[in-house]
Amino acid sequence: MDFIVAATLKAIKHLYNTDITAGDINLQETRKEFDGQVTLVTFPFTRFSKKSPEQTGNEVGAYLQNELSEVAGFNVIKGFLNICFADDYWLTQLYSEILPDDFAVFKPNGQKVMVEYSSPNTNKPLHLGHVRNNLLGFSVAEILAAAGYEVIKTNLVNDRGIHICKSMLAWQKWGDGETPELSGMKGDHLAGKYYVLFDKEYKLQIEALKAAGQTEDEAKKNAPLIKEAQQMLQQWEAGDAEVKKLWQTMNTWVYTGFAETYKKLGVSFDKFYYESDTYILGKDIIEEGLEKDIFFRKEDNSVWIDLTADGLDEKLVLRSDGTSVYMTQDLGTAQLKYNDFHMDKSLYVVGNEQDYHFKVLFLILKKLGKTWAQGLFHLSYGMVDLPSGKMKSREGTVVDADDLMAEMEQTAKEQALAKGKIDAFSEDEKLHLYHIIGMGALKYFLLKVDPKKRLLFDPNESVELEGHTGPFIQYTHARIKSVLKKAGALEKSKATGYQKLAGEERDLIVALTRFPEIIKLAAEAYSPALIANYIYELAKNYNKFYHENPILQAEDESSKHFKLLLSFAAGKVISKGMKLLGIEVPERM
RNA sequence: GGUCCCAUAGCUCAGCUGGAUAGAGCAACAGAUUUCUAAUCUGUAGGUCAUAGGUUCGAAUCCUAUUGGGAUCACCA
Repeated sequence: MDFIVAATLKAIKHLYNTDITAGDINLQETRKEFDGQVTLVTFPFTRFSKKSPEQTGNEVGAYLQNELSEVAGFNVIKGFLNICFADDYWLTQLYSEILPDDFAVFKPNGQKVMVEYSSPNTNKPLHLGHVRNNLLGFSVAEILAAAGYEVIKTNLVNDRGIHICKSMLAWQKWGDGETPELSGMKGDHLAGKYYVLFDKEYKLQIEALKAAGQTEDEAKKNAPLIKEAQQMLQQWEAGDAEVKKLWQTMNTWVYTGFAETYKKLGVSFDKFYYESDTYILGKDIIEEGLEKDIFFRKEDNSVWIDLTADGLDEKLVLRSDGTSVYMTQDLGTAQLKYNDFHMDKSLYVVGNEQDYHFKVLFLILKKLGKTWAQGLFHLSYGMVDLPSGKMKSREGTVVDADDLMAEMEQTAKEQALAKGKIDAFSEDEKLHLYHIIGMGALKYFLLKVDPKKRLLFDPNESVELEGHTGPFIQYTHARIKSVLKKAGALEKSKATGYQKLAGEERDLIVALTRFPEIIKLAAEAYSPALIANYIYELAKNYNKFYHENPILQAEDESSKHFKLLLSFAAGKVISKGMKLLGIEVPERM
């Protein structure tokens, strides 16, 4: 639509002898109830036209129609100039923009972006909160790649620490040699089982100590189990062979489990970082900060930064015993990542509970003069809550990722069987269909909402498969494929006689032309929700067109071939758009 | 208490840098299948955009305050 902007600038210059910039021009989609496809808001022009909004609109409209062959007509309602483009213009858009293979393919922009997401703890299986994180991270990476970035997907695995020791200790005490092989339990679930068990026994000990007269805080510190876990962590850090061996064994179980979950989720990573490697990093940066007088040392030898001038607090960056805290590690890891890849941008897909941490992290790096810190961004998303409140792994009140995916597939299966349309499918095709529909419903459900909003998930209400959902869009795609299959080969030459568009056809082409712009917006906003909502609108447009316009029984050959090409284009954009969300689309369902 | 985020139909959500009578889906009700997939389509009903001020020709959108919800302010990660 750039040419309309350019022509409007000329019109304003010609009619009112005023120079304005493109930013002063307010173009929007024409609302359905009015004639036209693009609307120019004329209120801002009245300042220098010295005429009513209506009159200004009429003058600009007449000028545009006169100057541009693409403009077939216009109407003015109040301060809104609705511009109608010639059908010929939309046909050209379809044939020379949308249908070619390079539609919505962005050239490489020469920029490199890292997306860190998932970042699980290796003491328990993934839950619904992780699912949101994974889908968001993967989708944003896809969108950025589509927008021309070189993308590196990373996973910073939190594989050490007291929480891991809790699982290890519980297994050692009560596991009786249980393994994934012996129990048939997925490795991550097995580790999680002992994490929960630890917490249960720990709580019993706390209660016992409280009954013996200790305060809550004392009891928490003095419980034998927590002391043992802490001791184990020290042994781990000291490199104790037996502890390391157990750690490695259990982590391997967990990784095998995660790999399976990631595969089902359809997410992947280019590079793994392990906290067991990175937790000692960052001390160089502390030295650097001390030299630059950005950090200061307190009497007890701990190192701090004073951020009160920036409206934040004093923050500890190194413990008095010289060991790292979370911030120390993250400073070091940020530097490590940059050294490894020299990326222009780096996204951290992490929940909004860590907003403050990242604010501080980025600020410190900027204060240290790291120019690359300008490219750091915390992609913060809202928590997933249950009606009963927050999910807590150690209390077992979580919606497990594997269970949830299995339930979604089951729901998809029941629905598909009830519809009775897949009897002719092979068993493999059926299973694949249940998977992509179940996952499509789940992914769409989680991605269609603005990432920063918190999400309420009711496990008792199954995720919808009708209406504004993934399966609705998948269904639209399957329907398009079905028509195309029945029609045989697409022949563009046979469609050229078709010149006059039906309203639904024009609306559909208009919607299709917006795809590249939507990708760009989604990449700038890091928001899969924009893609999700766009594809939904597009699918609705198609379904309307489909209902009102017979395709295979069209009035003549050119009409039929045009409608087939239009269907093909819609199918292509739906499929590409869904791929950006990490959602597969079926050929039939 | 300080800081940050959120508040739109009964429910779940759109609403881009301010623009026309605030839009979808679900749930409710009424319709559409001799015809390309009814996981679809059409219609009815449902709103003081949390509240109060302010800026503007124009505010759900921007500013301020208030209310409600959430997060965070650890020598945990």
